Amino acid sequence: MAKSEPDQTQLIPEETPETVPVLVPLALPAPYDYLVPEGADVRPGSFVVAPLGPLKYVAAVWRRPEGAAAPNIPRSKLRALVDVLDDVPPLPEISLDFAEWVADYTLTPPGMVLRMMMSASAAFQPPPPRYGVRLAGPPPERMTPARTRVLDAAGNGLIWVKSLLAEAAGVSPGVIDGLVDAGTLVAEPLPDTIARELDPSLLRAELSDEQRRAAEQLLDNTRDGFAVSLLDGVTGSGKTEVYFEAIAQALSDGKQALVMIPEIALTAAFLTRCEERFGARPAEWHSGLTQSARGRTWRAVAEGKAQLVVGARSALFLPFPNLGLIVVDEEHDQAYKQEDRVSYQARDMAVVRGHLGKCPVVLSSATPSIESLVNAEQGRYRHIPLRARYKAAGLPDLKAIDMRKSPPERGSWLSPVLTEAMAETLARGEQALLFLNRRGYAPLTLCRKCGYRFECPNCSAWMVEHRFRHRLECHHCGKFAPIPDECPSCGAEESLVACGPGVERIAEEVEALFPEARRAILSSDLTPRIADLRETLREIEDREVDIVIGTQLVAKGHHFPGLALVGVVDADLGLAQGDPRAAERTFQLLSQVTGRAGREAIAGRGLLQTYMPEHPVLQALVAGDRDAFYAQEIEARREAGMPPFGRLASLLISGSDRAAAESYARSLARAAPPAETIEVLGPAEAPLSVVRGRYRYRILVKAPREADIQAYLRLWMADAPKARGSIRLSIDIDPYNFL
DNA sequence: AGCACGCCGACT
DNA sequence: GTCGGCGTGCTC
Repeated sequence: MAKSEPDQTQLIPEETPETVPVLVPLALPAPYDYLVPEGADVRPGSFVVAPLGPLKYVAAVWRRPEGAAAPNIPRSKLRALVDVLDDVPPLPEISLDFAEWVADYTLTPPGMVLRMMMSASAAFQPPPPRYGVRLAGPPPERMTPARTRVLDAAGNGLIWVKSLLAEAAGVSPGVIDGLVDAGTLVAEPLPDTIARELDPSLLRAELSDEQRRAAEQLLDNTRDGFAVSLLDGVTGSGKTEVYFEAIAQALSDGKQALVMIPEIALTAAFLTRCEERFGARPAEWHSGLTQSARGRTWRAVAEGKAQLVVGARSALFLPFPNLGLIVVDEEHDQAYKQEDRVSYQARDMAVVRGHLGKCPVVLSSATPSIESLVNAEQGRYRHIPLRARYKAAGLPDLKAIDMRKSPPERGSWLSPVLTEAMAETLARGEQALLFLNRRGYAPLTLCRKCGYRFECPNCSAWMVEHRFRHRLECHHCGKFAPIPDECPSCGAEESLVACGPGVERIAEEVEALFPEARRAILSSDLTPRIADLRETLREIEDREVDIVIGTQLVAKGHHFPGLALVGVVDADLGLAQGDPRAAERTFQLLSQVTGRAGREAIAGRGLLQTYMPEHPVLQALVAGDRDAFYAQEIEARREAGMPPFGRLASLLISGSDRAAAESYARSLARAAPPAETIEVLGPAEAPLSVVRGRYRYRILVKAPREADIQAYLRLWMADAPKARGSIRLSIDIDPYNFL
């Protein structure tokens, strides 16, 4: 209700204060009602400060479902809002729709979804004034070359952001501070940054005939309202250039656009690419940003000022008031699945967001997810294939190395077939990449004398040796310990042996084989800083490295122009697990990593070390017959009733007491309502049976596609015993992790 | 999520 | 008899 006119107030002197539902960003089951202070103007989406018990929370005014009954709580319990945050842009209506939808679908309290949407605390405080420096005083008494460069750079008299001035002058930030102390530069508040407008038509790439056709189809499909396009193009076919056309279209229409990418380490390169194409840097969103940067971006999005946002999966929950396009790049990537707190699949939620907001969605991949490909085949998505590699680069020639026939020497991991190919590659002055998706030196260390194995005390997992850091690490809980000299069990000295390879061990083998070659290891634990990673990537690009040894970090969208050979050290690694997506994931990962070989002028090849060359995944890779793989995998999913032909939900029960966790899991399973088409499997001990000292049991719910699995789970949970004590129950709709 | 209240074991 | 451990429940 708006503010009343004075005469009306006189007519109704005892007017009851307005109440509004308010969603607090906590795990509460529903919004709470509050009194609106007199004179305050709120509407759904407004941010307010709500008192709750002894505390105050920034919360969002919500809305009552149509025709919902008045709140059933005594008026005397209602408290008044403490504040209305008028200068925070309100959540757009669409964000309320989306939050409710996601909460319903994922069985999460709506407040937790709101919490995700608000994960930029700085946006809710008045933005702190930002200071820059301006040349205003006399030159300092002591001049230095660095200071001269700063004075030259700042000579135009404009206000500079400190870090940018340091960069422009090629000096460290300390020099700037020194000049401020000397009084030569003065600190002044920065004027509100007026973001440069993106220019949709700035630098359009030359598109091939096929790309132009694809772009036309894409634009045709994105022109009005919701539609999903699956842009399905081999590595190097120029998918990005094609969807840039759709972004240009959205920008020309005055709408906002969002590009989601799976790996934040790659955002910088992608931002630069956007900048070249559209003339201004897009807004960026991921967990690596500072609090204040998050706050500024959040506000810019909510105010409609951020035209193009590039971000990780959480960018989907930004408050876009005017979203006109969502692109999900590398849509098959598992990184789109979030497991902690609210568990959601961002690719699927992007489609939902597009549907609710009547905005088109583009899914882009060289190896689409089975889910998306089936949707395309069944006509729900428009399939836009791109089959030709740009600049006529051929696809790499892939061969399997049968490790039973060409085994490596004892104690080594590279087959002579592979090392020979590497030698040839190096002799031609080209680069080679060895891929092994396993961090560290060796996955298991044991005592040769007594058989003792180093296991994590908190998890049912081996401690992985990291030789560079000289310690044993658990990859599940982060525990680490130094590598002892003697066996902790029998006391034998020099009896410990490393079993199996990790990237560090492969690097060691490469060093022994090719001592002259320049090597680089790419592994998330060895290059934890994004800046270091970027530097390593640059060195590889500039051919300062001959052999790259890497984990899946190397598979993700980086372009190495000199790379001629990719060797997959263990092509079987991902196939062993009892995971319904194991084959799909391995196919995607190996396609992606071998696709790094041979672009532009160089003919590429890939060698896959395997003990089961007859496996369909390897057969399809070697034959270059991706269609055969997909056809077979889709059929297997259909027969097994697995996604997308069926629905799954996973219930993970964990507790610090094994017996209590197991008995709760059993009682939960017993409480499952009978249903004709829905199966409840388990409980079973989780494959990773202990993590961080908590014992884990799993229940899997399997339902046909048309079943309402959420309704079933809600019915079940309403009557099920509640998790008590240390026991936790977490529900994951559409699970991707079965450990 | 945070906090108060409540019930049990270890101490003064 | 009291202090304090944490398990349970409430907050509009």
